[in-house]
Amino acid sequence: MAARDYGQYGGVARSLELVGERWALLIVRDLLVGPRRYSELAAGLPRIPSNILATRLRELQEGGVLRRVPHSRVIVYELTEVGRALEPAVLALGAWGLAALGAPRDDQVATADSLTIDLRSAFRPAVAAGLPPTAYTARFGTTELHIRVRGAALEVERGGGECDLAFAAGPDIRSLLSGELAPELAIATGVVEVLRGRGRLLTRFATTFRLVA
Amino acid sequence: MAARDYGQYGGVARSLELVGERWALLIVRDLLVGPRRYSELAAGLPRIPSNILATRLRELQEGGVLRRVPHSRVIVYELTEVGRALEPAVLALGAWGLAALGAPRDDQVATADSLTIDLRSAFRPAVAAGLPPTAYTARFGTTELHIRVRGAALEVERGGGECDLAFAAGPDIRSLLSGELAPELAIATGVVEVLRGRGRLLTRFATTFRLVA
DNA sequence: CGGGATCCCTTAGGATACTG
DNA sequence: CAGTATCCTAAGGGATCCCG
Repeated sequence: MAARDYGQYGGVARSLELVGERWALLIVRDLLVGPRRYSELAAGLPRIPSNILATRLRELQEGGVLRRVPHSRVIVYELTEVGRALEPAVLALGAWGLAALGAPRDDQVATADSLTIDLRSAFRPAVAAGLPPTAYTARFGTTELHIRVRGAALEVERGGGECDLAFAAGPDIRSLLSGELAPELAIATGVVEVLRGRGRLLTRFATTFRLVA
Repeated sequence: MAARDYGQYGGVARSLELVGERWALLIVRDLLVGPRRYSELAAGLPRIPSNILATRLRELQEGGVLRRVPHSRVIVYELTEVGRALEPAVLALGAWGLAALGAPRDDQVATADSLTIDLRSAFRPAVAAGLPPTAYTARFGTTELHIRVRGAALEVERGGGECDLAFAAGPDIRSLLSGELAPELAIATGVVEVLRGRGRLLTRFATTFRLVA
């Protein structure tokens, strides 16, 4: 009835029984950004077979992690309170994975939802709290995100919008966020292209979002 | 070469490729407590087939999460720096799973290592920082742990030792840690049996370690 | 068109036995 | 003790099809 279990009585084992199956935490990741429909989830997880997506949604629902909400004609999946409580764990995993990330291969995609969670994983509230409110528009490949930092609060939304700095970033933005590449150099070498606003704010961006703790 | 991948470029997907395979995070969990030999890992994960354990150890080594250290005749597995960086993620998952834990079934075991991580998941450093140093000896079933809290620091070791309070706890200690059951009632109902020391300290224990944050 | 279900094949996982 | 080897089952993957 529960997913196949580990025969252990403990927190980690229980978590893995509920959300440890393949693809499950990626579904949770996308739902942490907001409620999504089946087809949106499928689009954000291009390689998931549709039967697996359906199976995982059912299992996660039975485990109390998410619920199906019928909205007139369409069905929307959203996290329950229990499911939202996974956020710290998902962000911690995200932060660890970001540090272990190499260069993107060309068979890999970065979706809006995954980028959003990546930003939240790399966000440093304690640092941001000491900085003035700032809005960025960031374009990664074809997806554009509107990022607003107000004190220790972060909001990320799809699409552009009013901002203090708009930039387009290539994959090497990793080196900017890891501190290997100075912001001025990132601009000079074309890793980051300033589209609008004050390029100096890229320094603030790079201290607000950072890999490795 | 890497584990089968998700076709996504992002922190969470990368983490899951490295430590998302079945059993992998339970191995990491036990190694977070300390270096372990193959047979110790096998004993702590009673249901893992030995070929799977061997496969996981190899994959985790290739992923840079752990290393094999030959010690004269025996081989010891220990986490690398990268592997130890998984601690926040494992503890976050542990805390979430603890909150989702029901009563133990009799086909489930609780090992010393899993109990140790559970305690670390439930530990509240901010609360502990305001309390005097305290040492506990806790017996869960047949395993005994020596727990020392000094300010915001926690140490958990196998076995007993000098302590301010020694107690034996049944599975229902869950309700104590979740706040459903008052410490006095836990003692009165036999959920917790005080073996030595001041039973009043159980209240301190229950505020130092707590489910749900 | 959204939300799946079915089919078939490949691969990983599980149980057990065995070896340097 | 620290793993391989083998065999079998069950889960994942990919394509296609279906139904309201």
